[in-house]
Amino acid sequence: MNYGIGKFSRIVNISVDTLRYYEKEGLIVPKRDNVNRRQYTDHDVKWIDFIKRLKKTGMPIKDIKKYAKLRYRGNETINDRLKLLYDQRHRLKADQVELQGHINFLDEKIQTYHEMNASVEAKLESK
Amino acid sequence: MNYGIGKFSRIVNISVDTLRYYEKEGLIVPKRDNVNRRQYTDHDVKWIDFIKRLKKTGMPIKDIKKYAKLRYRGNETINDRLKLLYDQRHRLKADQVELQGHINFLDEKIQTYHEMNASVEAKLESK
DNA sequence: CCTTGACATTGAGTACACTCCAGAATTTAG
DNA sequence: CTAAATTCTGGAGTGTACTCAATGTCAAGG
Repeated sequence: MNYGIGKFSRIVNISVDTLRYYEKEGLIVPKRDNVNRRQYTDHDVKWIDFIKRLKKTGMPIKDIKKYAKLRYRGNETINDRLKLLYDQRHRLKADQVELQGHINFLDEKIQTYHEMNASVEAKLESK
Repeated sequence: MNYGIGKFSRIVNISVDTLRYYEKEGLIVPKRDNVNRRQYTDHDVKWIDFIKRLKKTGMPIKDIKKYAKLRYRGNETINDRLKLLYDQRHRLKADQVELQGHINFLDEKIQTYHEMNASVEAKLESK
């Protein structure tokens, strides 16, 4: 099944402008019909979902682009793509540790504020 | 102890331009000396460290600004500041869940690619 | 057949968080 | 005392990821 950019936009929930921007960046390059209109496929739906996911993991467009280039080159690039995924996984694991550190930091700060509040109340009490 | 912007910049490892930008945004507003030069204090060092931490947790400047405004208003605003910290902690907890989801997603994709590789090798084997 | 709507391209504009630059004043080192 | 360094302000420029506007082409519905 083929979709024009408008319909595809509604399916994947990305604006037509963004889709054209992604194309300019080489993330997704649909075929064109006889009058030069973009023809997206169901395959493209899956691909966009993957892109959306990579984006959510915080991967910048230029890295997704690298992945896209490899993908458009075919199956011989699977190991290169695997490496990119491993790298990203590695980053996310690091993010996870950092994130826990940030939560701990906030917890400490919150604790400090609670103690400040308690001491203010203690002063009021003693009046 | 007081520091000029250059020295302070070296202490907190933030460029003088960024410090002036932070001041314009109201994050940190140092006193000025008799010839209008910024005078940062040790207290400011601690405050900047806190800002850096909040930034690392992904808090946008305008939210840090809210926090800074409350802080400059004094101790009466501790509960408001506590709320901001709780909100941010809440976001980070949500990020944590999302992050795990992303890692799982990558793991699945990596798994898929490994299987593709295995099947390619199986084909080569059978030749 | 003609209007409406979807699509095309190019280029400009936006938000965020810096980053850099020009021109002036003041401070410090030699 | 002079030259170099530091700081000041205002404003322009950068990169990322869109987002919007202007202008033009094509196709299907009434």
